[in-house]
This record gives sequence, structure tokens and C-alpha cells, in this order.
Amino acid sequence: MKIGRPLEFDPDTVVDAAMALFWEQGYEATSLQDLLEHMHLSKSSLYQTFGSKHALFLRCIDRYHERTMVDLQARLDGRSDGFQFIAETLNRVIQEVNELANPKGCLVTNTANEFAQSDREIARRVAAGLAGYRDIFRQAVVKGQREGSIRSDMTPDQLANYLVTGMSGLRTMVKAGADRADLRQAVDVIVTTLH
Amino acid sequence: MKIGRPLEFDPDTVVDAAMALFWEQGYEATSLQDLLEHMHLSKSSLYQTFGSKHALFLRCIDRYHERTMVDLQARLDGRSDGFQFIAETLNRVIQEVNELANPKGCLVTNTANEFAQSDREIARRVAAGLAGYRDIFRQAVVKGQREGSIRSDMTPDQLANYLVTGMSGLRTMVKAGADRADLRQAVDVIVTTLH
DNA sequence: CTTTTTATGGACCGTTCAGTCCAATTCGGT
DNA sequence: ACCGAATTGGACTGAACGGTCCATAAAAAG
Repeated sequence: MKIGRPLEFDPDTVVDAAMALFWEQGYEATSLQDLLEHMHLSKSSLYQTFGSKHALFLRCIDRYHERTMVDLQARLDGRSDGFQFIAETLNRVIQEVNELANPKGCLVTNTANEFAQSDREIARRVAAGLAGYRDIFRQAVVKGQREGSIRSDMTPDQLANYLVTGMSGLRTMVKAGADRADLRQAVDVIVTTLH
Repeated sequence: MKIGRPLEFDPDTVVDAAMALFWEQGYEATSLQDLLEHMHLSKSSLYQTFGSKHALFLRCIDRYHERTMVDLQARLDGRSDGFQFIAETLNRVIQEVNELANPKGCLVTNTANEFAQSDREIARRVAAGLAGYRDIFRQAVVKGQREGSIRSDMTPDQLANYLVTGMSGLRTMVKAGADRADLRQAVDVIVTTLH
């Protein structure tokens, strides 16, 4: 069995580069030119490996989702306090305001806002991404309720939907250029109302 | 003083048409071709009247902001109950899910998500738009606190930031294709926590 | 060293983009 | 009727878009 010339690049590495671009600029605003330069790939290699810009984008979303879920789950599992996990997760969104000049937000919610329901495959992935976030929050709420740090007069599902909504809202506020103080107030209310 | 040939169109009417397109599709996704067809204008007329696609967009945002603010203020003033106003405003966001196949959301928050801070003039208008929403909510909270229907252990500013965040989050959830039931739960929690 | 398999660079494609320009037209004022 | 001012349609522009294709290069297997 003959095997041809091997790839000169690591697929995961170049997908990471593409992901960073899409994350920062969105799908439409990221040109093939952009991608080729930052992935250090020739056009042929990109098309041979990924098929199309669209397919590459889907792959980036999948990778993003996978990574953020693993990260969130690890942070949740490695922490006894469900309430603290939630507070910390929301506060991380605010952190971006200082760290980046123009915050990238979350690839999933960015994509939700760019495409809405206009692309089936993308819509499916966005829905899956949101469902994942909701599930993480649900777990955290269950944990917090068991520990007594989160109110028990509302179901974990209710509070999970509430928290996903809150986090998405924060992301939009960050992109809209809201002051840190205003974001802080919003987070404070969300966190306070959990007790 | 001689006056030339008069315009064959009403500027306000054609701006409304452009606004609807930008609202539905976003700035980049709306081509000049699109605009010309829906505005029933020739290219020359558009450029002569508005200068550029970008300038037209700014004008659309201004018009949108002006109209929504007038509408919100009128609804707030014509209602004695601050709490009810807030509940109704949040519920209206959910309504879209049934009414439109793919919901348009809010032009201001859509724009925030599309451009973030990458365009100064747009960023300014987005910030102004959000500030307007926050002010409306602040008024409603003050009213509700006076009436006793809204908790008084938090300042109107705090709750206003909280509510703007919540509404923005709902908009993202709608675009992401969230179930009506899930949105309902999120709104219920937000509304409940106001008491 | 040859053959086979595959990657690669770069030329090329048709389309669409926002924007410019001008000749023809249309209307108000005199 | 005429003139001046302003609108209008349509041709045109250069650049950028995503995508295709092929000749060349390179490496692994025999």
C-alpha cells in the first residue's frame, strides 16, 4: 500500500487559527484571504482539506463548542460550590472588557446573532451550543440548591434558562461597549437573586 | 431663485424600507442591490440623497432609535403600573418567536453584535441606544418602587442595568432558536425577582 | 530509481461588491 | 417658450469575493 506525500501542517492547529478569526470577526467579515494568511495555508490546501469556507466554519464551531464544554465542566466539577461557579462564570464575561480592546464574546452566541435561523446546519449547532451551556448551569444550580446556597423555590430548569439568558445578555452588553460598572451592577443583581 | 426638479420619492418612506432590510439582514448582508430594489430607487438617487451605504445605515439607526424610544416612552407614560410595563416589554420579545419565521430582533442590539467596537460612529449610536433603553427601564423601576410592586432594596440603576441585560439576552436566545417554553421560564424568573 | 499518491502554488474563473459619472429627462420659475 | 436646477437611469469601474483547476513538487513504497 502506497502512501503519498504527508501534510505539511497540523489540521488542529490551522483550525484553531481559523476559529480565532471567525470568533473575532464573524463569518461573513472573514475573507478567504484572511484565513489563508493566518492559517499559513495555500488555497488548494484549504479546499482539499476542508472543502469550503462554510465547512471550515462548521468545524470551527464544533471545535469551539467541544473545548468550552470541557473547560466549563472541568471548572464545575473541580469546585464544591455551585453558586460560586455561577458567579465566577458570569464575572469572567466582564473581565473581557479590560483585557481586550474589542472583546470577541462567545463564538456560539456571535453566530446565533449573525445567522439567526437562516442556515440549517449552523442553527443546529447554535442550538446544541446553547443547550450545553444550559445543562452546565442546570448542574450548577442543582449542586447549589443541595448545598443551600441557591434558592429552591424555582426549578433548576427555570434558573438555568434564566442564567443562559443573563450570560448572553452580558455578552451583548460587552459588545455594545457598556461600562464595567454597569456590567458589574447587572451581574450583582443576577447573582443576588439566586439566593 | 430657481428650484429644480422635485424628488420623486419620500425620504422617510425609503429610509423605512432600508431600515427594514438592515434590521432583518444586518449591514454587511444587505447589498446595494437589495436596497435599491426595496427602496425603489436608482443608484444615483440613493447616493445623491444619502451619500453612501454607511451613511444610510447611520440614518436608519437614528430613525429606529427615535421611533422605538417614542413608542416605549408612550407605553410607559400611558400606564400606571411600572411593574406591568416591564413584564409586558419582556413578553413582547417572546411574541416574535411565533409571529415571525426568523425574528428580526432589535436593530440596536443586532448592530452591537455585528460591529462591536470596530466602527466609531456606529459604536456611539449603539451606546446611545442602550442608554435609552436603560433610562426607560430606570423610570419604570422608580415608578414600580413608588407603587410598591418592585423591590426597593436595589437601586433603579442596578435594576435598569439588570433589565437591559435580560432583554438583550432574550433577543439572543430568540435568534438562537430557543423554545418558547424556555424563554417563558427565563422571563418568569426575571419578572419574579423584581418583586 | 521508478512509480504512485498526495500536497502545493499560482493562474484563472465568473460573480458581486460599493461607488462614480454622465447624458438625458423633468419640472419650477420667469 | 425658454432656461436653469436638480433628478434620474444606466453604463462603467476597479477591487474583492469564494471557488476551481492544473502543472509541479515532494515524499513514501516497491
